Amino acid sequence: MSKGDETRQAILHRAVEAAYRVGLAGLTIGELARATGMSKSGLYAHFGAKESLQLAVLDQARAEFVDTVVAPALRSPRGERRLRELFERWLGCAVHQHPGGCLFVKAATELAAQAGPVRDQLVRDHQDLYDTVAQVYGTCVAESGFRADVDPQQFASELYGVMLALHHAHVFMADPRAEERARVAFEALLDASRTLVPVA
Amino acid sequence: MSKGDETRQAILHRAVEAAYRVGLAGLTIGELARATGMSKSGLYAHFGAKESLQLAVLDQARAEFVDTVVAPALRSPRGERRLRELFERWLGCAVHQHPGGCLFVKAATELAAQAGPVRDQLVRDHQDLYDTVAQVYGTCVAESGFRADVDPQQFASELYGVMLALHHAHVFMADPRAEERARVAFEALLDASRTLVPVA
DNA sequence: GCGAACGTAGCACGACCGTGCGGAAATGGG
DNA sequence: CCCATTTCCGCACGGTCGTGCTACGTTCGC
Repeated sequence: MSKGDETRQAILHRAVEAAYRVGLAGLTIGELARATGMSKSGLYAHFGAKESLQLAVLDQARAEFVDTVVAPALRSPRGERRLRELFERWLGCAVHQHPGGCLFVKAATELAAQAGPVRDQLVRDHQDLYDTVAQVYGTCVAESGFRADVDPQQFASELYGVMLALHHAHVFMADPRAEERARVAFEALLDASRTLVPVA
Repeated sequence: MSKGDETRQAILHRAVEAAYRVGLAGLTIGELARATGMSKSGLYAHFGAKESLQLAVLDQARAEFVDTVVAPALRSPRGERRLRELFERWLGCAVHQHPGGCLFVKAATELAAQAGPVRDQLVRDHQDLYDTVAQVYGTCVAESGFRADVDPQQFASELYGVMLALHHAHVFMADPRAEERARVAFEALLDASRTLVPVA
């Protein structure tokens, strides 16, 4: 790896760190230059445009999320164990690894109003995550007796809702019971995904 | 109402409209001046600081939300009917009345990282909403046979998760099935809140 | 009808933004 | 060790931001 790639990597590391704090749109060349000890133009030479920087940051962050959350879960045994592993790692990532908030959630609300390649990439990333959750749910149907008559995408949507509520309560409201509430909601989701019968 | 109050009201109207598009932090004096046809300084004289403007916008938006969503629901008969009315009006507000996204959701993610009076006010507003939902759930326990052994705040948290997932899917992902998914999730939440018995 | 209070505009400020160019400095293959 | 290439910095530009000050026009109580 040449010197250029090396510093580029160092910049990206700091940039992801900063983006978790201030969001993708909140990233500024000046603040990033200060954090890396470089000049604005020197740093700028590595990316050419702010949009390229944002895309690079998004790539890096996605790779890290896949490495620490998705991939280990997919190595767990199929079925409920895998789903639980995914949830636990996701939750740990949101609450402990990045207590200041999730980069993807911030970016999604920031970029909702403004079209462009960054937004397009972020939408694709979210779709990938939805698909992954839906696929893992599929293994639960096959291995753990989960209901086959619910749309896996509906399950993915509801699980994502649980994570968003967690994020909101934890990051914004500073609610100490946020994590516990997310666990309760997750268990309720699992209960509803097994076959139940009303009392009457 | 004097001339000053009149224009102040007109400015606030435009400001709320703009804030629903670009968020609270995204509000700029210049753009607002352009939208109202005033000069920056002329407009500025009405608020004295950007923070005051943001607080005023928040007040106005909260009043509108209470008028169109919360108050009509609280006029409905206690119990499940009231809860459904609240959900339907909330959903209509999120999807049809403000298709560009919810001001409060945007503001919550924007202000999560930075403390201050605006953030404090927004946190209080969210707590009020949680409390309202929890209280309406309470009437469902009394009137509609909902489970008394679940924390109403837990129900509020899960309902808010459904709304956040709706917002995300609708505004950001442009998913046409977002509204339907929210309805399905809401019904599942209601089913789980009645007494159920596992098959085994 | 006059004078004070009010409402609004013009203009300027310092700060920071993203972006570019030209040249100095460091690097690394031969 | 030398020289071509890469890497980085200094400096500057135009633009927008929030914020003030001063002055002009308007409104309205007395």
